[in-house]
Amino acid sequence: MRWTQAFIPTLRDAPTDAEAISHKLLVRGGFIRQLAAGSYTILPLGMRVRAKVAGIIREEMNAIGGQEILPPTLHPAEIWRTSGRYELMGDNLFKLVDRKEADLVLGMTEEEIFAITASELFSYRDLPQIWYQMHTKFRDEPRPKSGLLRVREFTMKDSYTLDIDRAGLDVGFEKHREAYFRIFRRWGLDPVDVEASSGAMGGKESVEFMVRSDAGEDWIITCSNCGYRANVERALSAVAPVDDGAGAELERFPTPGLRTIKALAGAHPDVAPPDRQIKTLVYVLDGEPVLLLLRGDHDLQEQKLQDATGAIDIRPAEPEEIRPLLGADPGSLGAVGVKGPTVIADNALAGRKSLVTGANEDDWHYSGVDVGRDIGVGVWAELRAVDAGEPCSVCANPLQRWKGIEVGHIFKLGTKFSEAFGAYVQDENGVSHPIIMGSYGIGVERGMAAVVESSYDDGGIIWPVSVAPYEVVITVVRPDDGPTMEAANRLYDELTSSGIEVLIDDREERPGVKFADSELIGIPYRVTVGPRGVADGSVELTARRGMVKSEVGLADLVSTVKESVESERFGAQL
RNA sequence: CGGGACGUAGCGCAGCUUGGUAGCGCGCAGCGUUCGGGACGCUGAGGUCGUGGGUUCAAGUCCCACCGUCCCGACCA
Repeated sequence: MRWTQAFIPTLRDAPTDAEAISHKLLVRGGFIRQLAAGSYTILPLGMRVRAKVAGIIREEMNAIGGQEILPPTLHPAEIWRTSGRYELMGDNLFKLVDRKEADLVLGMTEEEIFAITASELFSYRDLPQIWYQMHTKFRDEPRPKSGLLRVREFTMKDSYTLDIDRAGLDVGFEKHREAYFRIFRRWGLDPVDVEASSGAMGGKESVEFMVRSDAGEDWIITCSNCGYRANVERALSAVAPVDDGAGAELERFPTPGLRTIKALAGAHPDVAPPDRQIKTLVYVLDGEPVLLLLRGDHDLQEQKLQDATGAIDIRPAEPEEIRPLLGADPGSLGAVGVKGPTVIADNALAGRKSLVTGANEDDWHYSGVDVGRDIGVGVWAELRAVDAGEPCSVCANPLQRWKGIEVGHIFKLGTKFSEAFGAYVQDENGVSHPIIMGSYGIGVERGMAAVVESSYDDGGIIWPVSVAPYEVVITVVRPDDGPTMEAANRLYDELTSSGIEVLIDDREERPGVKFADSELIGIPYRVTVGPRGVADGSVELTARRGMVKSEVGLADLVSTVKESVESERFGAQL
């Protein structure tokens, strides 16, 4: 491609209020333009990267036996009602009405369609299957942000495994885990697979692929000793036991003005250190108020609450809701003697006694609380947020915590969708079974952004050859100089005909501009052709990563470049 | 949805406090000089000041409403 004929609108100024570096660099480099919140036009350079990112996904999906289909994105709302996800997905689902007043939705994922398609299978002999699709998904995100990392319309590769039994599902799941590692490494990423919460997707077991980055929105807990790794939404840690002594009688005592765990601990250091208090939170789950109990020095992890209760809509109760319910304001709340709302207690409170908690009367607390004796706990659950430094639940080593970008998520779905849509097969004994499904997603544009987040320098993006929009850029220092332009054209033809993707910068610009642009858009190799070098038969070859420069003879250039590019084209190996 | 900020030329911004002829840098077009690390001179094109209403002799500027975008919190590839 000749730069003078290409549409590469680079900018010197980046959006200043945007946070994510990938957003700034992709905009400045002319890869994308924002149309609205969470909506982007992908420009020619961006399309070339996207095609390679998607191509690697296809290669690896096909390598594990995946077959691609193309389901529609516009769905009758009916099928989402059938699966129950019409309500479950809430406002995140785009809903519309057609001219016949029929309800439609725009797909967020395609479990329904794949289950319907799978209902054409009748025999265990047809299984296992791996089917996938890669196109547009719509999500009415409450808050699109960070450029391509979180948008409302994006391309997702989602695949689905269909199996007769759990063992088959496990095989398909592990095939995907390995394929995903290969895909992300070929993109140039260093992914970590972590235990995750399945959230609204349903299913039991799920694993997320995380790339370490400050632009990430997830917190990951890892143990450097035993390798334990999990999203904070699910992570566990060991809780050091607290000595509660022999136990005591329940007793009310005045606590004027003491409304926080910290204040109470400060005023009564012997009776009420934070780990001897009960933190009482009031939440509203699908419209029903509940009391949540945690150890005083522990914090709630809301996703764990959702996983434990299956509630769809979760929010903290407002003070105006709390007072009529319990008779006191936050700061003096407790669950002792509470009858109405369900009490959900964190496992760390099990068996604890001689604790302090609010008495549901402003400025009064109880001491001597024995959880088993004094509180009617309805549900015991894992609710506590794990923090860095806590001991690993496996090996007791202090845990680390870091931020990551979720580039992929794989789920063991089970039979929810196959049962809903009648996707059953008969086993060798003629008995019908619902097909066991797994579902596996990769965000294509998010993947592009993740590559940028993990590969850039002061000059701009550094694309790995495997996903670069062009493999080589020829920077013609003086396109107006006859011999120079001729030499550059010759190299362009030779490189192109040997199968290398070349962009030739033939613009009448000053060299500094062209150097800066080539670095900004991140082409892995630059060949600088100028009168000075051409006169003595050489050009300069620069590797974008590290800006490593070398002089190469004109005669050797093609073979040298070819060797480097071809060795990196596949991307990093597993 | 809650909280905060911002909408002025393609991009980045000033002007608003104190109402009175719409500005700067980059980019863009033409000519010339330059050109192996974001050149310079001259000339020029380009604006419903987010939208609607109000106050006023007069609104980019003051008031109200709406729309949009970004950032911080609850969702996900």
